[in-house]
Amino acid sequence: MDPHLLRTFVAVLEHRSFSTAASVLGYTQSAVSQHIAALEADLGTRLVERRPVTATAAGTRLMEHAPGLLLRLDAARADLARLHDTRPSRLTVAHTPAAFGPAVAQALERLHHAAHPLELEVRVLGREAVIEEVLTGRADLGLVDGATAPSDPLPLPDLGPTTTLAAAEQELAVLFPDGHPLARRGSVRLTDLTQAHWIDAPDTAIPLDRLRAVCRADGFRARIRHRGTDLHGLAALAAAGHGLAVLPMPLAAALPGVAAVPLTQPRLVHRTELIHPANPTEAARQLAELVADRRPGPQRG
Amino acid sequence: MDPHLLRTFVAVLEHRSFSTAASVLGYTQSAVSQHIAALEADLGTRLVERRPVTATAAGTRLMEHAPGLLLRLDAARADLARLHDTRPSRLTVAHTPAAFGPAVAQALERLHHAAHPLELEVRVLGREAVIEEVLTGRADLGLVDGATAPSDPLPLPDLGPTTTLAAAEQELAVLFPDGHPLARRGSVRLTDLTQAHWIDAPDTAIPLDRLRAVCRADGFRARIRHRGTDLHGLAALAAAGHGLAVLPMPLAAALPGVAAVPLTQPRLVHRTELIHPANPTEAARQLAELVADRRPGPQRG
DNA sequence: CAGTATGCATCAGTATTTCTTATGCTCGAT
DNA sequence: ATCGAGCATAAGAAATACTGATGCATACTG
Repeated sequence: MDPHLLRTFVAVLEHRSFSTAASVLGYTQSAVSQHIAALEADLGTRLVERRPVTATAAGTRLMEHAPGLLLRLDAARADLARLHDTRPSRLTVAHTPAAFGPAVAQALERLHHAAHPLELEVRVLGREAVIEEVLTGRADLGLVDGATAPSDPLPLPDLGPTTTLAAAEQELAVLFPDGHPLARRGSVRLTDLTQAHWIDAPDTAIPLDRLRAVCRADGFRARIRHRGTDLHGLAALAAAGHGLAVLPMPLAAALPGVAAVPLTQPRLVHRTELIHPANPTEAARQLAELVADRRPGPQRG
Repeated sequence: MDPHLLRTFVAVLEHRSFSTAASVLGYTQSAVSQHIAALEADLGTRLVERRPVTATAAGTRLMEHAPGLLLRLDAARADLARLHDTRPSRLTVAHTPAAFGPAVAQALERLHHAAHPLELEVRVLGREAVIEEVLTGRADLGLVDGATAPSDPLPLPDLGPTTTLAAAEQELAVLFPDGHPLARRGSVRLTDLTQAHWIDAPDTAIPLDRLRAVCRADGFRARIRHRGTDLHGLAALAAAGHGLAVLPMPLAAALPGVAAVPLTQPRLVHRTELIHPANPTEAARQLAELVADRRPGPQRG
């Protein structure tokens, strides 16, 4: 199971074609064909159905392992690369849309004063993408948000050797369209809203399966799925009555056309966590320290 | 970063020697030398210091990635292998010492009746080892125990494509030596015991860092470390006054020479979870189903 | 339904890689 | 200072991993 073979295997299934996978990877079609054949011989199973090119049962199983493996491989390489390139005045931050609150903004401002010529780049991405950027070293630091019980850590997927620390905790709010019967309420209970229509916006709002998990309840059915990192697009959908969504309070209150009603019962908070490699860039380390100073939180390896 | 190279890299650092790593892996010493050289050339850094053979800073970083990578690689291979070998009448269960409670025993008994000629093998191991056995297919099914808030999942490390389900929840108890002043109490608070002496027995009792985490407190200092899966050895240490330990109630009460006092405050339970690959053996699937029937619990991917 | 085009498989040949064996070299111990 | 254990290096043999050419099957097209 050479990583090269896995990489072409993934590419073949992603493009549903040997030849385009070949051109993407810079191989000849013949090489790709041999790669797949070698993998299949090694594992003793057919992995790819040809014409049309799709995964067999075994191929599907392998597809659940291969991307993660390749990511961790890149993460290891990035980790070592970081030991040598030390550019103290550059910082790349990747974050989910709702993760960038006052706590982080303030820490960044202080970093700007402390480490003077600071070249800062910020990227807004989905949850998995943020983690991927941090692991592969394309970002020095990540900010991910989610919902948990107060001062509980977020249930993040496997991160390898990284450090996670709480950056902020805020109230959670449900987004109602302005005219909604519940829009003028002082608070709502999430458990009362399981049967409502929701917007499935896993990259911007709290994902629906997370809501199901924290409520230990089914429901939270979605009629519409909103991909991408556009908070105002989400607000517009909510304002138009396409469904509800959960966001952190100060941010939700500032969105146009919607009413943000605080969430009680389950006691939940919007938590944003800062993640960086176990072996961070100098600037990342400094920012993490500033955030930790502001709001000391538990640390995880 | 060929897996072969990583494997020899790990072996070299584990044995602190190129030549013994070579003989263990079935290579010549020369090959091992070239493997390390190739890795170092690929990553552009020296990874191991020779004479004596130790990890450099970069090598230490790589050592945090490599074993996990190799494990996941084996897990992927095992996952595919499972698709072909279907021996419905064999079941290998790996579990931590305190994970095997009445719930599981009862399910196993029912399985014995349902799937008649059933060849059962049970292995008692530490937490990581149980997970490793399940991932690599050496066990069909794993049972891991730990402490959490009621009906919260255990914080298990990365598991890849596996399914986890709650098998049982029991009361937690602290083990006191029979003559201890607190031994006759009806209950104790864990937060009152942070300054006591504890036994660090990560493979049998609840690990001390877990106690620190659930209490959000420091302390729980250990004077003695107890490795291995011997519950009675742990009880003997506790009876001799070497320190305290946390175990599930019915089990703790049955141990000789110690008093088991129920734990309140933090509200915690002893929870055992059943884990099996996303693609389980037939017998494993059946047992999981029996356990799930008995005590329906939340499922995680 | 035939003809054609597209796309994966296969073959042969070459280049590269990866071992082994043999030998050299370096550090640490006595 | 010498010796020995152990890693590095060299050279050659074997396996491997590419490319380019060609074959063959399937899915379109008229």
